[in-house]
Amino acid sequence: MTAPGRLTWTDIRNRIQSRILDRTYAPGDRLPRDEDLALELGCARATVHRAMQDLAQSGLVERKRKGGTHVRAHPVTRATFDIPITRREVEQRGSRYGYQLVSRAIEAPPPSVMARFCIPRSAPMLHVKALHLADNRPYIYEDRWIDTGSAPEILEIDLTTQSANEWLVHNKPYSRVDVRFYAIKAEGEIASQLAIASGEALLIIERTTWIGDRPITTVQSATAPGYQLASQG
Amino acid sequence: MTAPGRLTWTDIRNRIQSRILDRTYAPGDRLPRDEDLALELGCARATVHRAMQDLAQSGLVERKRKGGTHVRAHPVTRATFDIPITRREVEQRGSRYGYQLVSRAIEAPPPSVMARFCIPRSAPMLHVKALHLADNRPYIYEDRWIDTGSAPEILEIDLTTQSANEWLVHNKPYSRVDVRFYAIKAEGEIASQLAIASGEALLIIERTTWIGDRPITTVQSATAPGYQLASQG
DNA sequence: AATATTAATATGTAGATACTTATTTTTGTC
DNA sequence: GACAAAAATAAGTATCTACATATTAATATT
Repeated sequence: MTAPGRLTWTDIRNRIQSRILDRTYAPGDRLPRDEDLALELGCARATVHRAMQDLAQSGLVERKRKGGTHVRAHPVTRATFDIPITRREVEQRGSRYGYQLVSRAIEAPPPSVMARFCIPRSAPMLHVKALHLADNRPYIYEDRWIDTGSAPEILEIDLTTQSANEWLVHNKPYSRVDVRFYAIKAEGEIASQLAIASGEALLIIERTTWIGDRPITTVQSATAPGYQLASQG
Repeated sequence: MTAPGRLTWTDIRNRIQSRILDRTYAPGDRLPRDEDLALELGCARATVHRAMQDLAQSGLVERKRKGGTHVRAHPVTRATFDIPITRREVEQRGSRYGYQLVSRAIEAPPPSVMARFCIPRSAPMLHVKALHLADNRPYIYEDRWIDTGSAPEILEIDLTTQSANEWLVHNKPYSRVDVRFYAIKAEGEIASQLAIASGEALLIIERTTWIGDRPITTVQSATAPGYQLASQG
């Protein structure tokens, strides 16, 4: 916005944010009404609203109808992570992508898997294990369960040539996802598939997706040692 | 919105999202102009704009001036994580919070720390190691560096009673943060401080914050075995 | 033909207005 | 004093208008 005197919503956001940063508005404080801020800063209420929307989004303030806007009393660090398709991730690192199907079976999911879906009982599901490679070296080993009720087409797909990861992400958009991170010691199958020593520390990315309240898939991705996941700008 | 016929921006977003989910608009496709969608769906362009803003935010579509709106060709899983102050995290789990300062020194940061700040050289910084406890058991062991140029007040704080984590989050808001996750094998100091066996797999949360382009602090938090980090909503 | 200039276009932004809704505060009643 | 009804309030939403800006496409110029 090169417009001469006019203030943009980012200007307004920055000014309000500065006041929060310099504790003009301290944690827990109530901010002036949008309308008053607009008057004071010389812009329209809509512009303050847009700025506040952004500040609320980033977790700095909390807004409530009638309650007004408050600086969050207990600030949190909010970070966003993008997890691309594994193939793209590998290619964007400048490596050559490879893929191997390890196993494919239809079987009853164990309780741990049903818990991830938050369902008490379940019909048999498609259980797929596969290895993603970067420059011929193991990169991610994934252990995936797919609800064939939600995604029956997957049964017709040749998973030796196309990863379930890729097929699902292109053909089964989800409406809700749960992502969690934790660390495990490499052992047994995971260690051997990733071709590493038992006992290595691995970052696990666990993702579960639903469409509405129907489970689609849950996957436990064991990343190769040294893997890092960084937040978006 | 109980308003009879009127469509809200969430209605519009849901309808557009459905079309993306059912591949009316497939990955890579260009969507109709906001104005045309508004006309078709029976609302104002501003309402479509608000809906699109949300879809772009969640990573489902990409928008460009003149270029129009496209369904993201390579969908990503986008997840948001809130990392609260450790004390609050512990208390919200229903545990009793404890804290111990392990060491405090002013020293030159190693290259790895300067790299996190993306700076080539650096004056000595405050180096603090501390242990957070939940029900008297080690919960997180943090290894932190603080730029005393950005936060000189920290030098006056008694870090044996108040954690740097807490003081900083309440007194040094940042304008930019980088968060990354990875796994390491517990060894030496980390293992002994967390009171676990060497070789355990630990999830590391590494956070670096700046105000403008001035470094504030960088911290490597080693979480106790079994720690999980879950995405928001 | 290559390049610079100009026009067309779709989204982005600012402002005004009117109305909606969740929530708190006040008021009135028992 | 307790509790329910009514009023007040502040953010949320929808719409219109006008203009800004980035990009692509078309056109003119060399």
